[in-house]
Amino acid sequence: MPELPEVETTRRGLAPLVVGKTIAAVAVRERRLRWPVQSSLPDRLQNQPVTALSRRGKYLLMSTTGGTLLLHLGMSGSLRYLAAPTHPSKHDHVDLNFSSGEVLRFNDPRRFGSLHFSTEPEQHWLLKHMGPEPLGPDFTGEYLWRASRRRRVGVKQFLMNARVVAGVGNIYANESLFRAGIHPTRPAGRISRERLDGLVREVRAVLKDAIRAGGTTLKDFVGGDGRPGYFQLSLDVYDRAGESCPRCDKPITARTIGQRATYYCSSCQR
DNA sequence: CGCTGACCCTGACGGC
DNA sequence: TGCCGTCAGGGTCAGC
Repeated sequence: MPELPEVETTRRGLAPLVVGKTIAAVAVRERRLRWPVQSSLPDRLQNQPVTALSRRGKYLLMSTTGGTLLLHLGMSGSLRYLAAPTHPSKHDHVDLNFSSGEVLRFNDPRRFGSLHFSTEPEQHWLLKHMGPEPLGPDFTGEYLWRASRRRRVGVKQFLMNARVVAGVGNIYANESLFRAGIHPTRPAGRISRERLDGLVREVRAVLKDAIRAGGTTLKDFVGGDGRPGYFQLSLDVYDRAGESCPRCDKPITARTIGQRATYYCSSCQR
């Protein structure tokens, strides 16, 4: 569900609500997430004031005076901010209880999400080898060109590798390759510098467009403010198998590449 | 080292 | 209506 624009939407919605508040207690009802939740995590966060809410790739980083909570939403995770605590329902795995009485609740049916505590988040094993931020200054055509030489893997899988660039997920990999006119299975190392410049431009543009639209709501994504995104209305190829290409009118192709649903126009993308 | 496929888990949906 | 197979936006890891 959540890719970078959805995580960023969540971050922007929640930041004004949690920064400056103090975590009174953490309730972990289900430890079996993507990685088992450290049993020390509640103690490490208890009584800590939240100083910032930031993002690295698809990870949310909640900074406190005593350390940082790394939170990943996985495929089905979501955060809801409750002014008044309600009885937790199914898949409500973790609550951050603030001293103000408000609650930040983590719900995740598939349990692919995760929570970690770290005093040095940038050095944490989950973040340490992560590539540049796609919206940051280090993600350039020059960088992508250097990183891709001699790589035979298809450019879509290459783009979705977090070591190459952080947080480009399936929807936006499909969309940016369409916009750039590049076929998803083309070997990454056999794309010209000029075309990689274009790809970088389109990755950035599609992510920015999606953030501006409040993310993509395919099923049930809502941001920190509880509102859905509407970027799904702007998707050119994702989930549009058989529909006509917005540029050439030929039908959109759907196939599985590397276990992920892939959509493209075989005429416009080469 | 690079790449492929298996795997983690629940829920929704379509076909019969 | 119910059962069953398939698929889903995440990521890591073993093994070749």
